[in-house]
Amino acid sequence: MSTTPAFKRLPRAVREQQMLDAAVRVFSRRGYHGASMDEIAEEAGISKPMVYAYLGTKEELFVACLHREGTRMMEAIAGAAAPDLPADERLWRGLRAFFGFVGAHRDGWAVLYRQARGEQPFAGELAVMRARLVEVVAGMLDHALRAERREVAETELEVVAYALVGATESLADWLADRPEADPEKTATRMMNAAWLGAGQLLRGVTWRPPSEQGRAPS
Amino acid sequence: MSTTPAFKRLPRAVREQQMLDAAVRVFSRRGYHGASMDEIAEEAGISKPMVYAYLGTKEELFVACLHREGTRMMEAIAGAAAPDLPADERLWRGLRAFFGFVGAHRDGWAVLYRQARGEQPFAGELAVMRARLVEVVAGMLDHALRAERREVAETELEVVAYALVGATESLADWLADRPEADPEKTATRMMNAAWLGAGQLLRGVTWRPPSEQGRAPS
DNA sequence: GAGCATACCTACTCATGCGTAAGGTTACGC
DNA sequence: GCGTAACCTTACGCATGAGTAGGTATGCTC
Repeated sequence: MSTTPAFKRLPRAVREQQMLDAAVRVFSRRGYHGASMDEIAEEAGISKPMVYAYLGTKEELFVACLHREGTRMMEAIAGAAAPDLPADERLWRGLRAFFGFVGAHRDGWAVLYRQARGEQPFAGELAVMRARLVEVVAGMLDHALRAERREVAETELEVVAYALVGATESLADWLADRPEADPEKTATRMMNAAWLGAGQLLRGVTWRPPSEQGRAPS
Repeated sequence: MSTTPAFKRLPRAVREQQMLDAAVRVFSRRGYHGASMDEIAEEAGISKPMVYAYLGTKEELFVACLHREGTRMMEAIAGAAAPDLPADERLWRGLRAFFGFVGAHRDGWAVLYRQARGEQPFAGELAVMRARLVEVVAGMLDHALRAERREVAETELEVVAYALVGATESLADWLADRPEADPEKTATRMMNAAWLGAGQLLRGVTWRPPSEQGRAPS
């Protein structure tokens, strides 16, 4: 009897990963508040105090999930989009990596973005990651601009980058909700919608509101 | 003393609106879970059982907020973008109305979108509104296509519309977080980023991934 | 000015779920 | 073989906040 332990004893590092895996799954299907620490512990095949001992409080646990998934995602993107490529190539590779990642980690994505957005304690945490993404995209645009000897105010760049990131996230949601959808195809569509628009902007083509075409607004 | 009631007695319809106003404010700054019914009642200058008597449970209350704010927003947009205008004009007016609304109801927006997104019970509710928006945008694009005698698969349209809506929401967040930002200017920027991209698509210009330009991928 | 409906309140019950105290069990060094 | 440290458990305390029971004041109608 003494040789058949009911539960395996595992080193800390392994258990931590199991817990994080379980937490991501549970947070993903229940939401942050809907998830209970008991359920996460059960999903991980472990008891609750262990979770507290290793990963801390519920909030800290969620942040840990956020960090792990976020880091993985950023690495996937950064690894694909080498900085010495031309801007459109970089954007394309970045998008492909991004949608590939979301397609492969649909529940991770749900945790990462949909949940964290609304909840105050994590909005800041997420904003940092998001800001890094925006910065990367804005950097690409800026690089392309310099190549064409053009100047654009920094705010303008930021706004375009923001719109691009938002459109991409939106399509990521679209993808995450459709198990049959193809990440590669989605990336192509996004590239079409985004780059052609941004490309026009880069060439100085600008659309103006009708009211400016003659008189001042009342 | 009997002629100085500590609290005014008001007709139901008025109190309901006060409660909804209060609820929107509190949900907006605390989030759905962070908000307590006690705080909402206090903010409305009323006691908790009244809220239950008039608007029902917390979940029902939130849905009521969602509906009111959502309806107002859709009306603002629909009222501005008359269906007999050309597509770019409609899009522009719709965007201007939208950003104007968000700028004027920053907390309503926070309730409406940022919160509802993550929480399971409301995601469906929100998806309906969002779907209506996407439908409207897709309708615009389709209309413009027919005018140019072009055909595009329905899925393609939906995806482009989805990206457009996503980019717009993203800029709305950007706007909501920056009290000094000008809604009108934001709308112009969005129009630039969105329409020039979509406009190219409409003319049949298409970007293709590099690997398709010669050989099949391995 | 009696009666009745509606607006409104104070003060409670009760479930949920986070976080912990105190105690078993296994491996490993010596 | 025996201590010690790490792993892991069961069983609980406790705060929070949703929702309610039951009672009071006010205005309206005849």
